[in-house]
Amino acid sequence: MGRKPGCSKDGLNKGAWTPLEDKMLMDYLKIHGEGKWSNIVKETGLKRCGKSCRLRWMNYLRPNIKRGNFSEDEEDLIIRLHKLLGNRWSLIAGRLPGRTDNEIKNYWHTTIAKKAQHRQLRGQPKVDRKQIASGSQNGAASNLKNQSTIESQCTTGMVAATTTLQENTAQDHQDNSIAMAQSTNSNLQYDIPKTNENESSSKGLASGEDDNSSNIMMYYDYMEDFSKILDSDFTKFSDVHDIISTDHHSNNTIEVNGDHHGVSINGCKSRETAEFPGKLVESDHWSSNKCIQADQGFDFMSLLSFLDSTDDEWTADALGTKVL
DNA sequence: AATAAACTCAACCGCACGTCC
DNA sequence: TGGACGTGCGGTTGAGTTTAT
Repeated sequence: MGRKPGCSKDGLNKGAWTPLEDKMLMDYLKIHGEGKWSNIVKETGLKRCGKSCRLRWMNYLRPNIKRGNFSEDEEDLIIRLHKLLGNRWSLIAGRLPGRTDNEIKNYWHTTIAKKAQHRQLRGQPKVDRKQIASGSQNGAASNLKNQSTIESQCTTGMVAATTTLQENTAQDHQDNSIAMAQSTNSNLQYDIPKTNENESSSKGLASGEDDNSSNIMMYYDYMEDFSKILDSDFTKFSDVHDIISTDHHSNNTIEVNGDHHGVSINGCKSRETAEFPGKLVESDHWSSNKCIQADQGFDFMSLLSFLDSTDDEWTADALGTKVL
């Protein structure tokens, strides 16, 4: 169902916005509020398409937009969220108040990816911001391919967070469960059919994904479920019973049960076979001793800390899952 | 000081998806 | 049911700015 480009009409301005245009847009939005972007053109005479108006508002004019450099905390969060979500900038932006998806996307491509590149050139397994800060920056534009590779590797990190929906028969509720696999056993293999380019593209993958990450991304849909968690209000998880201790399974399990949203993360014991929709996935090994205890309470940062606590990158090789 | 190269980021483009008729 | 429309998203572009030579 093809659509004509919304901004292809003749007579509409393009390019940088003028202060007058900004004022017209803001005046309109003050009265009418957001939405109905296409009406703006008709009702204000502003020579911009609705899409362009929305973008200008969302990325620039909206109140509470934080401008200026990203703090270290913000950068940390972006890196870890990107590790989880890949290039889903709007989701990432949702966790960074005052930042727009566009801004984060730009920041990622210009700054963080470069740092990652620099890090790799130095053979460092982990981000060491202090070293990076003191280091020189390489010309990213002339190394776009390299940069793409680095980004791909960063994105590959989300493989570890590849999640899947399963019927959770073990739980009282009919929560969906997400099995989150991780392993440090590099001997493990995975055997996942290739996805085609369109699939990858439609799932929001960065261009230049290597085969491994593309393959694994066939499970990307399951990330939706994890995304639901990210969309949740994590402050609500602070309640004691929102977190289930892993004691009754094993040290290898992280289990988060959020009644509010019907979503849980359910790890598996070593050598356990988890049933995924339409597939069986055997988890040969799960990294051990990586769990969040119930009595620690839970918030979003805890989850990120947990994710960050794993050694080195979560690569596809490290996932250790095999479709049976 | 000139200018070429590198970098930044606002804006554009195309696509997907939901809603309405 | 299917096409038109509105909106949102991720990828890309290119003008303006900064830095290096």
